[in-house]
Amino acid sequence: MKKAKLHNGGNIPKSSTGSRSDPRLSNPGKCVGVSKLPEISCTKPKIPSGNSTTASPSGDNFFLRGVIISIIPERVPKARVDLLRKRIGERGGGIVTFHPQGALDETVTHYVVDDSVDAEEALRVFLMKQPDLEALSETLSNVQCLPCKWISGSLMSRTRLDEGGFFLHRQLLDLITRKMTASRKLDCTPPKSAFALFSLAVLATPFACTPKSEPSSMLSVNAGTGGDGSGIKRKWESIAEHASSGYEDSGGAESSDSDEEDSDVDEEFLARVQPGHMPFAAKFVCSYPSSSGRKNVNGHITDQLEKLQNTYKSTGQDFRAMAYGKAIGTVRNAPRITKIEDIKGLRGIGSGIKSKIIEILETGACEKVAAYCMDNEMNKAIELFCGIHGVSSKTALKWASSNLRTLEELPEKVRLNRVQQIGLKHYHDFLERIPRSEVVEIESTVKEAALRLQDGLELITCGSYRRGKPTCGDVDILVTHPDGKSHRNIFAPLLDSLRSSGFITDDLLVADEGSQKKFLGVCLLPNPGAKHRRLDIIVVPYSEFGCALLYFTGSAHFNRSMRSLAHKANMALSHHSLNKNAVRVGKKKVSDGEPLPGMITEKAIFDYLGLKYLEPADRDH
DNA sequence: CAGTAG
DNA sequence: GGGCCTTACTG
DNA sequence: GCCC
Repeated sequence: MKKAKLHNGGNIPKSSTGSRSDPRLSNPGKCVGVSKLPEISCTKPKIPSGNSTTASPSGDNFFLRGVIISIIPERVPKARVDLLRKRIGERGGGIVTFHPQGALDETVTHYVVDDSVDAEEALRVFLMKQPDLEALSETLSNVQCLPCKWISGSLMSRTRLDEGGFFLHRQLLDLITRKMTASRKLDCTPPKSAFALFSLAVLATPFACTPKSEPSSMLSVNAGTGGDGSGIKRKWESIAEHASSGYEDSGGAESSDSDEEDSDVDEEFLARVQPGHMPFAAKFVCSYPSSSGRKNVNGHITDQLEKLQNTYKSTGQDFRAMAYGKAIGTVRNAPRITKIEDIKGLRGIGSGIKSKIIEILETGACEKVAAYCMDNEMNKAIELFCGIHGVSSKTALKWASSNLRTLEELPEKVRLNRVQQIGLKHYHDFLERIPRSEVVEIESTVKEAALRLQDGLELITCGSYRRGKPTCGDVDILVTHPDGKSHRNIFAPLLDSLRSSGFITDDLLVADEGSQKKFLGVCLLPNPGAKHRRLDIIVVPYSEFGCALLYFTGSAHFNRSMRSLAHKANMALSHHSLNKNAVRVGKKKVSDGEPLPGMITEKAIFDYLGLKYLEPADRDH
């Protein structure tokens, strides 16, 4: 048996290099990963006249060379425009003034609009200059239309940020395509494109920031039941439901009225809508419910794939293992697969896994499994060692390579760190699943001790328990206090209390600094024959409750998906916060962005990302 | 920094 | 050809 | 191994 949890351990980060900047725009200055946010000096610059050049992270002070920018001044404060013009010039870029009327300037390579401008509004502006959609489409396909944060981020990082990371341009082109399609066939309803979904989902986004109005209704969140949320029915809600239902690739199956004029939509409302979320929602598992509860009718297939996944994981091929994980999730979620057509269009299944599935369908087995997941001594030892908490592929391989084969010989022949010693001590207990009934007992024990210390504390058991699984690998208990401060002084006393009663038997990790405090350790119920169980206790400030709850409820795969989605929308999601205006270059973060206030319920986060709320049980991907 | 974890 | 989630601890 |  292996650890069920997905993690990304041992992946050596690839050195992040260049950009995928538009090849049409000649740009000799390469985008280079920026390791640190360079401070932007106000007194700085002036163009160095040939002699000494100040160093920059990119090694190129003129990273905007070849770029001709036109700032569309609508909504951008004049002072800001002037400042940007100056800075752009200092970095080798050209600037042309944007005149609302008159033809489009053909020398322009980049149009920059205010961050709050969405595709609709940008289109309106462009249409004033070029009323012909077809011609406009042609023109815009040769340039970039980007939010202001692209240029400010570029200037800040002294690197030309990858245009591909900003979606406005794609949305704009998509919008134009839609309009063209719509005007061509006036008589029928437009097809439901990915972008149509996007519009709907975005409109459905209340963009809450209505936190204070949220009473402690969320406190009804409780073990097992899950589901917070304001319960306020909005007129968009039904639309949103419509928009993000079912599988991906269901596009075209049904039509919607997405294309109707939204002139009745409040401008200010639109302005709050962040461009850039949902066109890709279908590609993320967090946008639709898992098949929780339903039986996996493709077990014969997932069994084989899981063997490969495990082997890849224990040999350190984590990304490959992860790819199998995604495919397994898709197959498990799908209706019974009996023929090739059944896997057509399923996400995460490419040529490699597809051929294996076909083989399983035809022969009932997969050669690769027999050949690669060999039951030899080495593999068995690696698998055995990977079962130790604190040991993963690297260490397991190292030990197995030096001819170690059993748990017993480990303490004498290798140096175990503290965590591994505890992991070894409870090796067999930790591999046992925990029945829900026992999770409840553990929860009660912790809850009782906590409430003795402080009234009004909220304790919620997350993890697979909250997702409704019949058994759990560990117990994750999240602790907070609605008054925003009474969570502060309970962490250490709570642990002391639980230790002194003999409930907590080991500490794997105690982190008492930072806004969130966490204990990862081991507990034991005072029952005959009780097993040692993995227990995590996390204390968080109320302001971070939503993000923490979301995170510790998982699943791991679901979390990754949601974070990817946020990332694509120029946001950043962590167990602390959902940030907007997060700027990244490749995988590197240039700016954290700003945490959004009010994300104290899970629903607020789903809403802000334009996703339909999913119950914990539906996040079991 | 690599390794492991949530 | 590169990203594939993100933050945090240990040694 | 998948996807862009």
